[in-house]
Amino acid sequence: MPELPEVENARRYLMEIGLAGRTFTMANIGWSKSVRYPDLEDFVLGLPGRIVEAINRRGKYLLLGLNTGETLVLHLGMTGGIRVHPKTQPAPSMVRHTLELDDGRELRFIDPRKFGHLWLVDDLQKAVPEMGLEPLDRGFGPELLARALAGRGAPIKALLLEQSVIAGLGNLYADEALYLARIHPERRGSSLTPEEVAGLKDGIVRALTVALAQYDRSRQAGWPDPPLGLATWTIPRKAGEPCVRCGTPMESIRIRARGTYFCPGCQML
DNA sequence: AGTACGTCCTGATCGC
DNA sequence: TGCGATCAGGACGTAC
Repeated sequence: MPELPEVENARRYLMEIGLAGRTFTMANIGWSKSVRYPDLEDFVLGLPGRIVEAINRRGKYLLLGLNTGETLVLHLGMTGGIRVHPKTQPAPSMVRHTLELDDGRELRFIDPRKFGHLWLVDDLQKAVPEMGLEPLDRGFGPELLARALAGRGAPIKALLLEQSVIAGLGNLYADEALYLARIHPERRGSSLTPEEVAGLKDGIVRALTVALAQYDRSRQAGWPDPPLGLATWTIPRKAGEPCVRCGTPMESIRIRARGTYFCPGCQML
């Protein structure tokens, strides 16, 4: 599922295929509920003629800065992916929307489960809710993470999934980070020691960095059409499979209705 | 405010 | 072998 590494991979892909400087000429929306702002008519009428000037990311949101000062915001949801292909090239399955460009190509928004969303906003706050720490920023340190977790009694796994606490983690990398830090997912956020918070910060950064490096290699190897997703975590996501670190069978529980995998041998309560 | 849960979706997988 | 039931989860609305 698209989490920070997948969205950042999409951002780098859009940079590398030369989206910057291109003008949108038409928006074809195949599932109207995907457009969150403005209404469908204004979105479709508003996009043509706009030039992409910047390609940024905040958490799991892709931010395409336009020459009008507006931003085209894309969220890939659970199953979303982005491709830029010549219009004449056969489309992959499950393309829900296409945004045509002035150079004969089109941006294809793939989204089998239709959980992805698009916004065209003059003010970013209309699309992007309050975001927490950006884990790949230089300033991301154990003190900030500790402050974000202070006074929180929810399970640490649930807190890692809250975008207002830390931006960009999803179910898979949250499990991966806790595994690397050897922290049980049901530990209360406020119960972590400073040492554990520091370890968790390292686990988060490591999980994301390793995944991103793998995506960078895949883009080079697969140019111009690299794979959309890679399995970049080390936890066996199947109960009973041996932990790669200590051999203990992995355990599966549910936290906030999310499948959560951890090793009861090296992630103690 | 903090916490928890149902809802939206459909391809993949499971079980009889 | 086939087909219906179940599972998967990011973000948001709602409830306590």
